[in-house]
Amino acid sequence: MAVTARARGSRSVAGGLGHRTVSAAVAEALRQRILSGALAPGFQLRQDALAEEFGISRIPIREALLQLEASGLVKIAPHRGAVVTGLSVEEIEDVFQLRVSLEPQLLILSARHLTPDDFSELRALRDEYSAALKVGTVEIWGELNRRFHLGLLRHAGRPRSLAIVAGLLQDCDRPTRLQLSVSGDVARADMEHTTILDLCEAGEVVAAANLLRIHVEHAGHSLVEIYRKSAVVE
Amino acid sequence: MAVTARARGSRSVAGGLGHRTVSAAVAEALRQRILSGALAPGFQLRQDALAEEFGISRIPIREALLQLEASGLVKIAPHRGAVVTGLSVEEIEDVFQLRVSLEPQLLILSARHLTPDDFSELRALRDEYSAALKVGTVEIWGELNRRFHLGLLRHAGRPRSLAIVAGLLQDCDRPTRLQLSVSGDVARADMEHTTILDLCEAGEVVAAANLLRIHVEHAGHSLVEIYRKSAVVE
DNA sequence: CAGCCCTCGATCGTATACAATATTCATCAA
DNA sequence: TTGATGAATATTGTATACGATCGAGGGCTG
Repeated sequence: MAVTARARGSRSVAGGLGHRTVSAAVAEALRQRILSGALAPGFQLRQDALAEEFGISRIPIREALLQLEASGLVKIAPHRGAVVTGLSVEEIEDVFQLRVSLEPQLLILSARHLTPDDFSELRALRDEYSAALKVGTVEIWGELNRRFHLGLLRHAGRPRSLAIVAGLLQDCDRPTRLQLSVSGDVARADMEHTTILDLCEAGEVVAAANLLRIHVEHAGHSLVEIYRKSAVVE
Repeated sequence: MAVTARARGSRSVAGGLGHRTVSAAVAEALRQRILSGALAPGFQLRQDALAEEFGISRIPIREALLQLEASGLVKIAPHRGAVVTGLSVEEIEDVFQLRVSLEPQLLILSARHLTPDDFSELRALRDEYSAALKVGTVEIWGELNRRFHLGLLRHAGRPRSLAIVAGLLQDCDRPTRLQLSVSGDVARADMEHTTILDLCEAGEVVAAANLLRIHVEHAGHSLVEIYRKSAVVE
């Protein structure tokens, strides 16, 4: 029962990054595992096992799980532990419908305030993203897509709305990975991102917002289609 | 949460609230204090003091604070403790703008599926609400208003959207109390609630949604006006 | 006198230990 | 065989104890 940090555990979580507390570091590590698919929906997260693996006690594990529950990544039942959550088809449709309702509106507010620096950063993101797609490294696609969309809306001046959209994008992440690896919409998404950027830079904010709406609508429809066909596990 | 257990055996002073865990009970207690205004924005929540007051250790206090941070009621800074959050004018405008964007859309989806039981429940809520307003017991108004609006949208079949709206309504709660006790919009809100119900029951869903939009818009504008005039503390 | 550093107290974060609850599985009766 | 029942085990929830970090205030240095 001694500490026995194995090779993994010895990689001190606390020293890993600019994280100020162990619980925050654990939360981040688990978040990445869930978003990357390493922890599938339905998986039971046992506190003891995680504590031993990270080489720490259960207290920061518990607090990390609470933070993850706040993000909707796990569901905690009293005395029954935490389980990785998954989205039903209805919830996925809902999430995309919300994005369709919110993102174009925010883009109209934000587009005019995008600076040249913003544009170069967004183009860099798009390049990195399309490069990742060509190589097939789908793992980081969700993160890049999220940062791209949030970057577009950065200057909308609506903090609460942005927080909500950030959550929606995170929840799109896992299912969307599935869509990209299956369907052939990769080139389309890439081109749409480029066009949206061009329209914003040209001041055509309404056109950009419309394209963004179509972009999200298409992704949602395509993803739901795939889910329906692949007889997703419940 | 839907917890129905009774706190048996447990002799702890804090356990007497009918929650399954102490941390959940503390979270609920603190939530009510914050929403009722007993804990003003900016107030520092010290773990030791809360633990002593509830007669428990700091562990469940910490977990309760994490749950409150998830709801956005407090902000936790590492090694610096938790502080009750307040909404800036921009955030209030954002919250109401979001409600304007979401609630009418959801009402259109939900209205046709409202059952006679739903209507009687909603009318009861409205009666209770207007009665509370006449007596001046503003404390429970936020809760009643929240349940009324959520009840209207109950059958939209959009779980994520409803969760978001629930959060928005909660954040409207504290500021709205201010509005009601200051302005004379009480009768107007009551009448609008009634008319919305009538329109839904008559099948005039589009008209109901429009009125709901105006209802929320008015509440938002009125509240922002008050905040601007009263030189709110930052 | 101003500014930096260091010590100290207060508060928070985490580890260990114990209590409470859920789940499992063997047992037994119909 | 099947279903219920109750002890044994596994897992979570909470208390206590210890270590780490932040902020304030005093002394030293220029």
